[in-house]
Amino acid sequence: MNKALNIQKLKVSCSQCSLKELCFPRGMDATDMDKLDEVINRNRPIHKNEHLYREGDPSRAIYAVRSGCIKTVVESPAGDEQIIGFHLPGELVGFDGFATDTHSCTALTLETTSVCELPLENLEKLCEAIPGLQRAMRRIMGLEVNNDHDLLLLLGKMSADEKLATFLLDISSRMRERHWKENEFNLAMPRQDIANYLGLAVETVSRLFAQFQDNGVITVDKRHITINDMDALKKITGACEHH
Amino acid sequence: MNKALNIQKLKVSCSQCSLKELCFPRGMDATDMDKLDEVINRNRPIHKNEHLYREGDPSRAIYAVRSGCIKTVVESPAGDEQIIGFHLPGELVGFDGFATDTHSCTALTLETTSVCELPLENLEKLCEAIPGLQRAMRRIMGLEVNNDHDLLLLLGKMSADEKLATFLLDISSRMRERHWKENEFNLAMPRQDIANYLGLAVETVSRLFAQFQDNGVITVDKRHITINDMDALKKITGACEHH
DNA sequence: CGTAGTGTTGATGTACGTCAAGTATTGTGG
DNA sequence: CCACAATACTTGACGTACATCAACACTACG
Repeated sequence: MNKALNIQKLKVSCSQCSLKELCFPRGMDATDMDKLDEVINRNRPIHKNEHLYREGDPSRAIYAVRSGCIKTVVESPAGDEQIIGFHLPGELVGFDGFATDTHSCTALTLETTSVCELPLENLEKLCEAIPGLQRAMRRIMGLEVNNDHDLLLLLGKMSADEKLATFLLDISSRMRERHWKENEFNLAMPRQDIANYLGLAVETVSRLFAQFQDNGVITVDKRHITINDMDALKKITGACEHH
Repeated sequence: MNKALNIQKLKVSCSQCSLKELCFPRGMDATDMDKLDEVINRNRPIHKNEHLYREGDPSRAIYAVRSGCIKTVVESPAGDEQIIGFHLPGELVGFDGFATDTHSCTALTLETTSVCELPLENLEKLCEAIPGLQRAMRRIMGLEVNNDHDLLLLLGKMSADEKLATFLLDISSRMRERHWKENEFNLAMPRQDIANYLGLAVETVSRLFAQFQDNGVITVDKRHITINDMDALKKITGACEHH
């Protein structure tokens, strides 16, 4: 038990966390990092399909994914759900609670996941103490907004194959940011979730995976994806020329 | 010239602006409002179809709409555009520049429009001076995020008629917030822009307006909309019962 | 070794886009 | 004030990208 705690402690300091430059990209020196470190809670890992928070819950913290994967979901009055994001290690979730102090979407794990929790009250004080953090927070929220904009474009204007190609390229570039392989990775989410996220039917996603594989663009083995021809993928998204 | 300046000055103080509780909902007292007032620039009205800023422009300010209407647009690598928001008086635009200090979308007017400009450098200083403003900013960005989430749900999961009904109800409720008529208003945007925003073809939007009118739910006279049966509209969105 | 979760593949249907034509409405220059 | 475009909107006929329905295969797990 004591030993387990030590291991936990060993794993968690922000200043030595391999993800630190992802969580807070800029403007933080070592002493700032230590201050941040003090206010962060690390809880035990969360099991697959458990909720981090639900729509309507009071907003008490933001969360940094350390390992695993989290999806965020909004629900319509009619009762159907739209996945609005998949969150990989080093990414933050919980900004949806800033407007009303109540979460406007639901966050749950796709696999066993561990997160760092930053209680909002501490964060607020800390922001006053560290001007750089203030700006970092704004920047991160801005990224959130930009992400949503990209997804709006995808849902509103793209065809099915453009959607899937864009999705794969997005995952790939986030893998690269994390210094993992950009052309070979495992998808944490089932086809159903990909389909929901892209505004498609599962069958369509399945067929497109098959089609991309037939064309030699990617190799698919269950959830293990290998990108064989990055340029071909980009061409599918229409990124080549204007008109 | 001097006289014009006086008129301008008369019109513009935040503390007597009828929109103040819309721009900054809470946590600001009279003296705070005066401080805010000092850093705001008011420019002359912008003509129809002029750009407030373009994708890629350096982000220097956020803007509050005083009169008129502004649309924000993102562009895909393939070259097509998605309208991501219409902004009515009392609403703010420009948060898309927070992530990279560069605007990630384009803002342009749908009609002659006047805006208040809040330069970011002043705003930043002001935020340190007024803790309430800090929180207000966060809140407003959070609302922005929530808005985007609603649109994601709309684009990803709704049928054409659900989309248009949702759109009309959204406009209606924003009219009410502004203490204008909630069941009778003019749309500032052409059908083409509504269609783009909702991820539909113009013809579909036109047909749906006709259909809603035939069913007696609304009355359409060009861009003048009268909502005759609010409940019927809500029913179309599926807001009645779960399952 | 069943039962449930996940993924694939084929046959069929349909909501909506596309194409085309026509009618207001608005703006522009003589 | 009148041509005249140009823009905005509507309506109908037709096509298609994708959803839906259905059946089946594979893995996991009690």
